[in-house]
Amino acid sequence: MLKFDIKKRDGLARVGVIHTPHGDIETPAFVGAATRATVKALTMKEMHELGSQAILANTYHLVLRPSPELIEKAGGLAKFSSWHKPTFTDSGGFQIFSLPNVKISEQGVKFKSHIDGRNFEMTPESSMQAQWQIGTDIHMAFDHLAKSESREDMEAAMRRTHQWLDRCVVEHKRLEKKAKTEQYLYAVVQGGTFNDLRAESAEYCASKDVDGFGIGGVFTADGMDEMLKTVNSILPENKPRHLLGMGQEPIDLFIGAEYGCDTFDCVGPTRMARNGSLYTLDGRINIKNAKYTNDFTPLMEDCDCECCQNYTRAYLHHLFKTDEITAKVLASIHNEHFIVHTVDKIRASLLDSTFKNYKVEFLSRYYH
RNA sequence: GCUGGAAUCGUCUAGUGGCAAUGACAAGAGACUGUAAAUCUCUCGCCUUCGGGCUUCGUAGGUUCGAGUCCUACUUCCAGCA
Repeated sequence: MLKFDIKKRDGLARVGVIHTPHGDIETPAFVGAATRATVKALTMKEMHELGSQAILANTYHLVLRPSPELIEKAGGLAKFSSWHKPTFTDSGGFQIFSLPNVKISEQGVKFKSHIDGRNFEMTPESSMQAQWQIGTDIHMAFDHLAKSESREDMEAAMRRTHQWLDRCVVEHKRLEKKAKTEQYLYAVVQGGTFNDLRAESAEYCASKDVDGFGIGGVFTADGMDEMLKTVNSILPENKPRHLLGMGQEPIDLFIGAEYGCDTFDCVGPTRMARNGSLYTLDGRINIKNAKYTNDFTPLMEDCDCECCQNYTRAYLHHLFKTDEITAKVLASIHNEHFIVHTVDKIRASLLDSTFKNYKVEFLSRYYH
């Protein structure tokens, strides 16, 4: 069983430590999105230095390339990628369901590789097997994503996710018995925007022998707080909860932490960075805008990342306008640092009971 | 000096009688949430009450209902020959 210690509680919010074979994660924490076993534009050393505690890779992408077998041969994701800290994998469900022409059945999902059209099939069992081979510390159950936001589709997706969860648990246990390493399984809560479905899903997941929970299919919207309140009031307190895919907008992190989520992952920070949209305490700015041509101030005051400590907005603007690779590197360092540290500060503020103030202060300035 | 060829939006470029005029780049702005995303979208002669109006394809004339496109002269550039 994955060890999770809670140090402090404040309503549904909690500060804790997830103990994994590759080290501890102080929570709440932002987990970097390393979809293809790399955080785009960044080296693992840079990720480490900017303060990242964990990364999340994607089973779908790694099944296509280079294959779970190869990563297993390399000694697992941590060794393969030289990230010697905790690792997560997403099951691949989310990606597969976003592909065209997927054939979904009780058994699993048939799809074509977006790279070369090869036929693949992924089932709850094969996702578990792949994640064990990839060798991450924490695996997500293979879930089913609704094809629309309608109640009918959401409910169908949730039921399928629950059926598949049972199979994921069985397969996980089977693989666990013959494994040399310890790896853990999170169930995934579905239910869309319907709180009764969310409650049902949370209850179902809570009843299973899993190590933690992913909360999937969440979008920023009014009602996210209510939804999380519903779900996290039901999920057992002593197991960690991961809010899947959320973290591009700081408000999501505040709400997520406030209502009991422990970890987050999101492609937003690095994608925004590559596209020139950079976080500051006063909101995101587009560094490519002409007004930064002569701005010789740091991207953000009071930021101790490598980018802000050494370079100006004018320089970043120049790197982006000339399409230099370094533009994306420095921007990614900053954005990833910004989000990681925002969550770090949320954790610190929960510990010293200043969360409410920090939240109001941060959000009122950020969203001016 | 002679003989050819060429001059089109910031740049390169399409266009051989119906054209505010092609494409790319540049420029300006926007989007992005479990990454088919170093991607995508919009604007890009001037004005507009969004119907349209006005002025444009080296310069000046001409032919034609109509000219970026045809003719003449001039200017500049390129190539070849002197």
